[in-house]
Amino acid sequence: MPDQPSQNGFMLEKRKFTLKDIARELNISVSTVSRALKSHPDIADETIRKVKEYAEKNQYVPNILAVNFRKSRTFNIGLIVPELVHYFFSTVITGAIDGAKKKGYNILVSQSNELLKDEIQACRTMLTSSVDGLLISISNETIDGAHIQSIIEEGKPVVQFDKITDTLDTPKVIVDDFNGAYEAVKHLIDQGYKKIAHIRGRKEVKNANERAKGYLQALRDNQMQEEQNWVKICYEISEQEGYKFTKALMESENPPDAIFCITDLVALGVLKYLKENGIKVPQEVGVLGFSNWKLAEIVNPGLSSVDQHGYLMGQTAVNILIDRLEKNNLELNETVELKTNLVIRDSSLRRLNNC
Amino acid sequence: MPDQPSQNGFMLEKRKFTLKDIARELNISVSTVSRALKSHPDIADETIRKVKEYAEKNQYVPNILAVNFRKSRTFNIGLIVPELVHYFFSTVITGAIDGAKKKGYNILVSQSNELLKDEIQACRTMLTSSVDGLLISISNETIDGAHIQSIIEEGKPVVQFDKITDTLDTPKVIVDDFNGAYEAVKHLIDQGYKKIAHIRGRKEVKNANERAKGYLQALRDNQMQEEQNWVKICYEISEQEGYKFTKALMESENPPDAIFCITDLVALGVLKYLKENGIKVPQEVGVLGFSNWKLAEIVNPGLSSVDQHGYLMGQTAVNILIDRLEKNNLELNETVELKTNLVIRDSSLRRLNNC
DNA sequence: TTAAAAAATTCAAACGATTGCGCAAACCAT
DNA sequence: ATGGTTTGCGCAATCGTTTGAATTTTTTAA
Repeated sequence: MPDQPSQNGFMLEKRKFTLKDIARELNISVSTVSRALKSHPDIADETIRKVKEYAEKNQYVPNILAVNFRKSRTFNIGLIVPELVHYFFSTVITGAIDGAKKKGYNILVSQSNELLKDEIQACRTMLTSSVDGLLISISNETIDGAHIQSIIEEGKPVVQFDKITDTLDTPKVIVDDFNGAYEAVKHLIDQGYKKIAHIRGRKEVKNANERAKGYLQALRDNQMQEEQNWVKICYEISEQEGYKFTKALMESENPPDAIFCITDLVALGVLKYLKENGIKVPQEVGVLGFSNWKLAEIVNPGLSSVDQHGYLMGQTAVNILIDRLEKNNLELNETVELKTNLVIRDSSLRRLNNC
Repeated sequence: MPDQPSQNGFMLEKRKFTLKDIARELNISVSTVSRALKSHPDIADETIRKVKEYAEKNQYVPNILAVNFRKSRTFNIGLIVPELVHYFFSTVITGAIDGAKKKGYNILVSQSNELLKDEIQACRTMLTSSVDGLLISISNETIDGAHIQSIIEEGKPVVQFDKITDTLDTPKVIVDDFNGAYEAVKHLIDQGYKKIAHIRGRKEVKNANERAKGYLQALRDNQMQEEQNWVKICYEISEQEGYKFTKALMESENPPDAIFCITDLVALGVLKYLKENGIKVPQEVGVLGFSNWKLAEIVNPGLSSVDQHGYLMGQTAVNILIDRLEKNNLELNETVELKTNLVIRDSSLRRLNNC
């Protein structure tokens, strides 16, 4: 019989080279081989050398499935985001992947589409499929997170990031939304804008509340005018809503001269409306976004925005998770708050000082 | 001793409920339990009922690690892309994840950063870590793909998508770049543009060549002027390069009146230059991109572009892979070519007819 | 020389599910 | 009643690695 070609034309997975093969050849026991490969102190140096040499020569690779089974560990980490096709989350994922790779873990990605039911489903898959732990940014619909709690109860550590809920006692990595917003609004004030509006997110979403708080605080600390009507609430967080609310704002009796947006996408809609209506940015109206998407630098005029360091967030979250996994490290469920970084571009630069 | 709290405060993973537990309780053998849960015909209906009922009541879940080990299968699929933070690839990944989920698989994501060495590294991780198969879009640096070949030789099926190499005999899912480009250029011609330039990608990259071919063919089929100088080659595929080449083009003796770009990002740079120099789009110069990124609809003027159906591509690729995995389906390494879809926006709409 | 200590190795039992094969009991037909 | 078939279930091996404990071999010290 030739070299194992199967009927269907595929080569069968070639018979794996195992510890047993090494043991047989070297006339020692499997356990010695196993220990030798790990340079266990019980094993004689000479034996270790022989085993490693032979293993190397035959390109021995441990059967990862057997190891995982034995150790009750995969080296996979689940990662659930609300949306994958999203600049910020893409950068977070990239950070998580890179961070995981460094420590020999893989990242298994899933998304909730901002839907609770999809999030629950994703959690279930993660649970039954083999991940050692979970990184999650919850959906807008998620409130209590019982489904996440059940993962924790199964003994798998969970780390929340970005969009979190305080009802779950886990480590958290978040952006300092309050200060990010505060500094952004402060910058607008410094640029001479007097009537600053805010297009914000839903009240059920923590990040949105923090940003709104930062906005308000900056106004108050600087004795700026506050207006109920200058605060608009997005439900979809879309370009369209940005457009719609800007129209409402600009057509009102007392239109603002600057708009601070919950996110860049919304700011895009704002810019679009202003441009279409011949309102000059930043001279007549200043615009400021949040997240510093790629498009912020590409759009015209360049959109000032608050950078959230997504890559760092992904890395940080995964590192905390792996610490839990490996060292049972227990700085009791710390919350890491990442500083933001205000990126100033043309959309908010009135350059009062330049004249 | 209380309920297994470990010293460090964590609950130990709660002792798993196994087949053995069911067997003991019901006074039958483990093998019978195993078969009963799968409704094996050898097992009496009554026994099946009892077992399933008891398993249900105690929330039995099979130890996936044991199953995987036994079957030499994880239900994970590796996915390697050149860049994760990239609109097109994000949509592909989303499609792959959704497609995989439907069939009970998970997607394990990695990226090559367009670097051969990172790609090789990612392949190695995929190999040693547990994936049943691999979806890959190769990096710009990859030529022969020996590292991918070795995965195939390990018995793990590979499906290539988008950026592929023909040196590997695998199923492939690609975009019909030629026709996409052809139709795009045809559209420019129909709009009355006479002098159409092309900012293309490197000659080593197949997609770039196909698009360039489509561009040329469209010109020839319509007896349009061809100019060596109107074809520029990007190495980085960045906005900056788009800007740079547009400057060169427009400052040349014989500037074009339309520019067809290898991708939307480049087109952005083109738009930027034109805008900064007061050249009207689409009246004076038409612009057309490729990929239909989110930003194409957001930018001003709206950027006409060729949509590549990334989501569909991800789904298709993962389905082909799973077919291999499950049915040993063997329509010998077919190549699926997905049709593109020209999305016309303002940047190419001269509206000759409207007058 | 001998007993104890140390070093090196082997034994064997896990981990949990799957599966080929065998065995017994029940059923059927002649 | 006898032989043969069907039905239902259990035995035991297996996947490859790890690991506590037992065993053998070597070294050391008295």
